[in-house]
Amino acid sequence: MRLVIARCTVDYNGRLSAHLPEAIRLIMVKADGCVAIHADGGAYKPLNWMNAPNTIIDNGDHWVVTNPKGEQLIITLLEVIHEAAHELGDDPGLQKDGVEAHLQVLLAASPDAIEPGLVLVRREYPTAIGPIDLVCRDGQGQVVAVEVKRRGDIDGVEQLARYIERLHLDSSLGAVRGVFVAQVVKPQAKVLAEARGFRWVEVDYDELRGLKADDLTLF
Amino acid sequence: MRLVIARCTVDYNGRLSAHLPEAIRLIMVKADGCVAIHADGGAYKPLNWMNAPNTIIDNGDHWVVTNPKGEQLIITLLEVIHEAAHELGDDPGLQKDGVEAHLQVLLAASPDAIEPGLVLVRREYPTAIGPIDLVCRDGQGQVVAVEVKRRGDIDGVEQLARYIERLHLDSSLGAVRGVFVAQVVKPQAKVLAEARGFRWVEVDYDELRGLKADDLTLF
DNA sequence: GACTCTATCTCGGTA
DNA sequence: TACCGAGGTAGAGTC
Repeated sequence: MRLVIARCTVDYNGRLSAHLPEAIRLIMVKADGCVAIHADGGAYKPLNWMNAPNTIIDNGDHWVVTNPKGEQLIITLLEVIHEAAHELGDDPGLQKDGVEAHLQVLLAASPDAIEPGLVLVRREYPTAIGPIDLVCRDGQGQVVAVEVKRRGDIDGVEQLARYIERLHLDSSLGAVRGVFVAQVVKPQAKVLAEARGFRWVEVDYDELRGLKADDLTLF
Repeated sequence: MRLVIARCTVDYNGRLSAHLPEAIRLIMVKADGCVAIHADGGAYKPLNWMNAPNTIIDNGDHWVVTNPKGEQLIITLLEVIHEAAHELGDDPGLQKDGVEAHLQVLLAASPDAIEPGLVLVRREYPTAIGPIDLVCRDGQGQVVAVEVKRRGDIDGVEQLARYIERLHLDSSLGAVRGVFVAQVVKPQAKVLAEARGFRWVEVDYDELRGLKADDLTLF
């Protein structure tokens, strides 16, 4: 990894055009060749960047970074303030816990949390347009398709609508009901879900984890 | 900005839990207090991070970064290889050109470019499921809903369909027509647009910019 | 390789 | 402030 702190200007020409006026910034070049220009604030996203693979031509006072699509990043160095290069080696990578997949597993284990009396038929129920998160039956024996999201946006409701449409087309399942489940359901998504005739449910991740622990101690 | 290259482990507990095993990484602390942990590859996204605002407690061999929501990032330093700190100052910021917002503004100024005789009623026309990019009237006085995209994908057509559905529901606008506008409309999007009864139009950004310049010189 | 969907998305705009 | 949509989305998984 090469780190350069320099007064510079930067121009990008590719999917759009962008220009950075003169200022002091960090230029980070990683071992895979990707380049990122960071200011001294503004979360982790760089002001400008170029992902690997690309070719970097160092002309001394300016670098030209070009990728295979022909997009270009031109960094003009006006004053180099600090420079360092280090071999970091491979990274073992990040281990995560608590993303949507986990929520789905927890709900499959405790469908009661979605609505009382619900019984799981199948998780990742396959259809021609992709798997449905959960397919269940309610107390009356009606089939219920469940779409699970960490954040309940309008897109998720559309996804559920497509699945339901699919189930209506080619199934002997009878009438199918849709339920949209998320930790937070956005107002627009609520409106659309109701317009489509779907229930929406907000669930708490920590509570669910607790429910599952209870289940485990019960049996 | 403070840059530390160190052999370290990192634990995050917040919206999810995550752990980074021991390895050499770059730790970047910006002036606004945000922290990012970078490996020597993998584009610009850090392995782990914590956005400002937060408090950083430096206990020598480990740092504890806490934000107001109670999320925590714990960085355990096993060996510091390089350290540097620099004042970068404020950044004048990125100037972009060619994004969807520009396209929408240009089309609002020259709705004729969408189809002759079109007159703007309102940009960002509000509905319960989100704002419609442009609402116009054509030569016959019929209301026309316009969805503008930089890249015309199938999602955009569905978005337009939702808006039209909405306008039909709760409007005294009469029959509403839909037009899908983008710099490039993908074949699938063309098919879906036609199936839904919408026109689709491809517009040229540079040409539009020219049109607007003409308008400005005309008056 | 193309497609799909998630994301500690980030970021800007607006009500 | 909360909410909403765009993004040079990036990145991971699947077909």
